[in-house]
Amino acid sequence: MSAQPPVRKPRVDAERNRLKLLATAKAVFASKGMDVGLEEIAREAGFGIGTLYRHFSTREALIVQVYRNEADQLAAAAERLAIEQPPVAALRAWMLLFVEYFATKQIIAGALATMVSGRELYATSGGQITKSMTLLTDRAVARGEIRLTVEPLDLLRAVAGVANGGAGSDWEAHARAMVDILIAGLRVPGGDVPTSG
Amino acid sequence: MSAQPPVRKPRVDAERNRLKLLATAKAVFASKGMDVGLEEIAREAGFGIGTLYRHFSTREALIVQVYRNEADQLAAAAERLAIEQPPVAALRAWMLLFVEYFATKQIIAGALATMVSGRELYATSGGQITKSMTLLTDRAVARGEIRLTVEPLDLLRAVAGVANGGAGSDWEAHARAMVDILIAGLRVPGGDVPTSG
DNA sequence: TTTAAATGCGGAGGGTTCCTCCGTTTTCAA
DNA sequence: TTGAAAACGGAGGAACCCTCCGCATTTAAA
Repeated sequence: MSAQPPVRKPRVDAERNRLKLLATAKAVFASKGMDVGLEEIAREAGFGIGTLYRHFSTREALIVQVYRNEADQLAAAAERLAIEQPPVAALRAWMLLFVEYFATKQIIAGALATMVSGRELYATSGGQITKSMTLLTDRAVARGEIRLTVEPLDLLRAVAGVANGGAGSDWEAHARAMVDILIAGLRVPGGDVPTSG
Repeated sequence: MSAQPPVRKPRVDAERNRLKLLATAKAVFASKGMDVGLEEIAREAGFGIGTLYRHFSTREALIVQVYRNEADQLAAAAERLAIEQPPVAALRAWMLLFVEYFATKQIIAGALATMVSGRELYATSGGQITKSMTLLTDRAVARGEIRLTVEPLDLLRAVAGVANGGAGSDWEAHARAMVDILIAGLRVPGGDVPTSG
């Protein structure tokens, strides 16, 4: 039964090159924008375009991997906030953190927005973010502090819409303000936060 | 001084072809999605690609013209609603209408979203929409029924974010729900709608 | 009606990108 | 050491957007 596939140790050069490509891609995306040609990234890393494509079968695959760390960090923050803060505060804090990612790493804005949108290819990273939002909203709903008439992710989509579209210089402030508008809009009419914690 | 440019009557065939291209583009965009090649549109209309480009100097220019009608209709609706309905109700109704445009003509979602986002090229159509939103929100703010901490357009950006990103089948319902979340979030804390309206 | 100028038309092809394919080179394990 | 498995490089296929310019059609004047 067991075909005993001759497991070869993965070649060290390949992994080293993969990491080099990843790092270079991140740097180049940051300095030249998200729409640079992949050939430029490959050249900058010192490889041929073929090598890049063997490691990352498509442009989107590369982007996903480059920003997986960011998604991981957001997910970790969600779990921490869920433990450390009361439900609505945690939700709000995390959404503001999401905005901050748009702000400090403007470059990845497109990538984050796509993760939040319906594209299939971002399923992995997007799944992280979906999970985070669900975790945070579920708590608040369970305590009766908010009522949810949309999917948890829709809240991020709204924020991302503001952050993406804002040509004005104040888009970050507006995105933050949008978080509070959303939170206010979700609060159940009569429900004050129970001070008993 | 006056060079007296010999004004020639514009050729009728050119205008006829322009309209034909516009109609064909609308149909093809609707049936095959917004990312069809322009060559296919030209062929379907019975022209060469060169003709299409003479009339619409760029892909975006074509899209803008195709959906200018839609933007005009939305603008007209805004003025009507502003007259016929109380401020917040008018604002809500118009935003729901905006969602409806996403729903019935899903295809143009991308175009509408782009108008609402910061792209320069959509300035004309986008300007219409900005004006509509400002008209509607200003009234409600003036009456003290809502407080605005974001640009009027940011509300649409939020809705568009939901409508665009929603892969699920219920995205329209969610976008509508988002409108109400936003309205609720904008309402000034103690302020009930004056029934005397 | 004829004629010349102005305008419109068609589609080959230039320039970019994304991605594939396969001969060559490097690494790993026996 | 050596042979096979895995990785590399880059030419080039495919799909687009858009430009260019010789040819066809329309307009206005003779």
